[in-house]
Amino acid sequence: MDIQLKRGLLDVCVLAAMRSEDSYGYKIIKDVKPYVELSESTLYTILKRLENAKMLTVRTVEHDGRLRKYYHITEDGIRRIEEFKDEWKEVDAIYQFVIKEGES
Amino acid sequence: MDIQLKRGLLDVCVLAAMRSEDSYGYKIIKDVKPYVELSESTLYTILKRLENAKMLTVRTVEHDGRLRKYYHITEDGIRRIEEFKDEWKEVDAIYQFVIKEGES
DNA sequence: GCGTAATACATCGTATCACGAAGTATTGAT
DNA sequence: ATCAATACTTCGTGATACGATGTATTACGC
Repeated sequence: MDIQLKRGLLDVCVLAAMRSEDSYGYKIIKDVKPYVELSESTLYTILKRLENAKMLTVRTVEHDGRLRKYYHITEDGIRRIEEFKDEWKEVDAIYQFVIKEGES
Repeated sequence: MDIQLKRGLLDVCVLAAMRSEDSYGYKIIKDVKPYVELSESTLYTILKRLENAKMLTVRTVEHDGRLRKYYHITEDGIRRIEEFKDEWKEVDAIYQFVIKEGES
């Protein structure tokens, strides 16, 4: 899938993946994999960005003798998802324009 | 609208705008405006990129004593629009994931 | 006649961002 | 013992949207 199309989807995908319960890096990648391919370096960049934007909080937990970072979505993060749903109306309008104008 | 979401839409929008008939910079901006806001600097960057990718050809025409560049979509450009339609199935699946996981 | 908006195209610099590459460290199966 | 899987981190790079700025002409109101 085109890299450019993924942008704008990734952040909100990651947020959605931790919406119902807190999650951690490796799990997020696996959960999202059926929909978008997401490399580790990309994910950790996104998580850092979302943390700076206060859309999630981090908690380090020891799990089987190894440290694991759990990510928890904040109110701002939830609001971001809601905003995204609204923005999607505009995106869909653009899509309609493309398929209408771009008829074969 | 979020910049990131626009990426991947813009190129194909510009191509769609010249699908039914050849167009030029200023007209493309006006035609696309109801759907996406597009600055001149961005458009000319996109047109240059699409030209390099052989998705369009350029023709300079004198119009009211002033030069005007007409852009014509190529076979490759049309193919790009068709590809986009296919990719949209994946994009929609991602959207479904976000609204399902991100339920209030 | 003069200013201003609209038309039309072009260039430069910057900030954002996805990703590959490479690294560290542990657990568990072959 | 070796290798895959789990788990997180850092660095550098290329792509790219956009604001700022510039050039030049036409058209309209005052």
